[in-house]
Amino acid sequence: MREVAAGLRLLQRSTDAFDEAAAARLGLNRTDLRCLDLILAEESLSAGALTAAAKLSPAATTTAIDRLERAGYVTRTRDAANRRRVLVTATEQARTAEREVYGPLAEAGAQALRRYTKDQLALITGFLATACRVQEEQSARISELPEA
Amino acid sequence: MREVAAGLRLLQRSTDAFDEAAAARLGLNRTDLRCLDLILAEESLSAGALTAAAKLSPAATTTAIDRLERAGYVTRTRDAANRRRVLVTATEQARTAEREVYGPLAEAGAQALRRYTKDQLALITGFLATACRVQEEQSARISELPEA
DNA sequence: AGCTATCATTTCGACTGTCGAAATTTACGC
DNA sequence: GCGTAAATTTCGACAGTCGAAATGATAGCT
Repeated sequence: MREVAAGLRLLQRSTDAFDEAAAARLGLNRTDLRCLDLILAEESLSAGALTAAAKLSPAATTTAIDRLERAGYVTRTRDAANRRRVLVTATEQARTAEREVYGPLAEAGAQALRRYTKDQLALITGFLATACRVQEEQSARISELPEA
Repeated sequence: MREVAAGLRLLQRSTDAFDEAAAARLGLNRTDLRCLDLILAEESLSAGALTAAAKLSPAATTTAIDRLERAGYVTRTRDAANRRRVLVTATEQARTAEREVYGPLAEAGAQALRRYTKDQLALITGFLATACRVQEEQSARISELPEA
C-alpha cells in the first residue's frame, strides 16, 4: 500500500536516472534523446510528425533536429512525394548507439521477468495499466479544477 | 514480457503528465514543484540541503526559492542557531494545495489497490523493486562505458 | 499556364531556467 | 580581534523553448 507508492516513486527516479545516463552517453540533452527515440521507433518521421509526437513547438523541433544532425544521429531529406516535407531518418550510428544502450537493458529486464509465472506477469501488467489509469484520471481532475 | 515494458513506458508518461498538471495547477515549473515536494516532505529545509536534495546548483536553488516565495508557498527565515543558514518552510497555502492535488490521488490509488490480496501486493512491490534495481544497474553500466 | 491560398519548415527576437564564479554575510579557531 | 571557512546570493553568460513572421513548395481554380 504505502510500499507501492514508495516503489512507484523510486521507479520513477531510476527511470529518470537511466534516461539521464543514456542522454549523457550519447552527448544529447533529454529532449533530443526523446526525439531520437521517437525517430528510431518509426522508419523515418517528418519534422511535423515529430513536432506532434514530441509535443514541442515547430521551432524547438527544428533546433532539436539540427542538434541530432550535427551529432550524426539523423539525416534530413526532403520527401520526394511532397517536397515541402522534411523526412528525418536515423543513421546507422544511431542504431548502433541504441543497441548499446537499450539492448542490455532489455536483456536484463527479460532476465528479471523470467522469475515470474504467466499469471504473475498478467497481474503485473494489470497493475501497471491500473496505475496508469488512476494517474490519467487524476491529471484530468486537476486540469479541470476551477482557478484558485 | 513485452507488455510489461510497454506498461512501464506508459506509466512513466502518465506520471509525467500528472506532474505537469500538478505544476500547472500551482502555477509552478517542474523544478519548483520538485523543490516544494522536498520541502513539504521535511518540516523545513536549509537552502543548502535543498540544493543537495534537488541536485541543483546553489544559484538555481536560490532562484527556485525566490519563485516559491513570491508565489506564497514557502517562507525564508534565517536559522537562529546558525545565521548563515536560510531555512525554507512551507506555508499553510502550500499544505492546502498539496492536499488538493495529492489527497485524491492517494485516495484513488488506495481504492485501486484494495482489489489486491496481501500476497499480490507483495508481488507488486517486489516487481517494482526489481525494476528499479535493473534500471539502476543499467544506468551504472552506461555511465562507466568507455568514451565512444 | 498563372494566381492565390495553404501547407511544412525554418528563421528571428524574446524569455525562462540553469550554471560557474565572484561577492556578501556569518561563524569559528587561534 | 583576525584570518579562514561556510552558507547563501548576485552577476554575467549560455542553452533550450516559444510565438510570430518569413521562406519554400503544392494544389486548386479559372
